[in-house]
Amino acid sequence: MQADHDIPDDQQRDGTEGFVSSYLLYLLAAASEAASAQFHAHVRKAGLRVPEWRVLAWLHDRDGEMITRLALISLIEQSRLTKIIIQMEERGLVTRQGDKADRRRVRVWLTKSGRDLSQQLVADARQHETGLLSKLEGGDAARLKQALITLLDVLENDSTA
Amino acid sequence: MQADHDIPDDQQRDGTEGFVSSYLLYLLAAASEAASAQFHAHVRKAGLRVPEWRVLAWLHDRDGEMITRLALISLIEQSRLTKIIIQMEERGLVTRQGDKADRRRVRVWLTKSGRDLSQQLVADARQHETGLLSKLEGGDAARLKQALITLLDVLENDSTA
DNA sequence: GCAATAAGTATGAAAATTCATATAATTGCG
DNA sequence: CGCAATTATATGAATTTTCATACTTATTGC
Repeated sequence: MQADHDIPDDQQRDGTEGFVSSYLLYLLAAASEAASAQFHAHVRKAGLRVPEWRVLAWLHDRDGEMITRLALISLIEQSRLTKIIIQMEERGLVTRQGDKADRRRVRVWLTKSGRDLSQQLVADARQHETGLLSKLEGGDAARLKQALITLLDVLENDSTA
Repeated sequence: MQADHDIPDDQQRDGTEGFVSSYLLYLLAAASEAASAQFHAHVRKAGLRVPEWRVLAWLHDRDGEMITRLALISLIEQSRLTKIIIQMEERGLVTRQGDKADRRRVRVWLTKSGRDLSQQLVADARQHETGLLSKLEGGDAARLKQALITLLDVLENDSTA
């Protein structure tokens, strides 16, 4: 088995067989990566790291979120988010406020400048998404989204997950 | 607008509105993350980091791949992959061999122990995937995969991507 | 056949992320 | 009430990852 170390032909087909190329977790990761590459480059040009953009986007939808939930939603580990929020505060994008009702909690609010930036980027994201979806045929776009939502749903309410 | 910093109700709906919760790039990232969490934990228990598992999985399908392509497929930046491969070599999972026809290239081959491990993990992954897909109704699973493949396809052969 | 350019990999310093844990506040309950 | 368990965030050291670039080998155009 490969004892003689044959050199594979690099010009050949690009993964239309084998395990990986049709493995759901791989397809999800690869699709996520590929779909995001362009917009993430835009985000970096705007001077933000991807996690920072995620925070701004979420606060755009719902300002004053607490750290733990923001971390969960933004797919960022908690202690990292704490550091990121502190940096964003130093840059004047957000402010942190202790929650009066539960003083363990820290709530994060957009500043004026943070809100301006988030609105700009959300607009950009919407436009980019429209372009992306327009490349899919007919109902494919809607079906894809629906399938992802269903998957997320199944994963959330699942004891064995 | 939030001028008085009202405290949001944390018990309320979980993102069924707003921009983020139906944004394609978010759905992809969140679904990928959520779907992978369980299996990635398994990978770590087996003593591997996720990128190492990806390398093993790909070599399982096609041994003797070169660094650059392995990096592309495994969603790992090249210089990082070089380091990972060196570590995997030290652990006896793979060997590196200069390509005789093009001496710039380095090809990576599974060792016996690497092959054993990759086969075990691929079997585990198949089983895990089956469990996951079985939670989706009827043709949903196949449709989701097909949609992802289509999306990847569109992204690959796209000048504006 | 010789520059010049490109392709493939490696390297080291800088930046980031993770991990374990500390600190502080709240909740549950006997 | 009082104490144990739980929740929320922060912190620092260790590890990972990135970034720019060096280095080597191939390819291309004259």
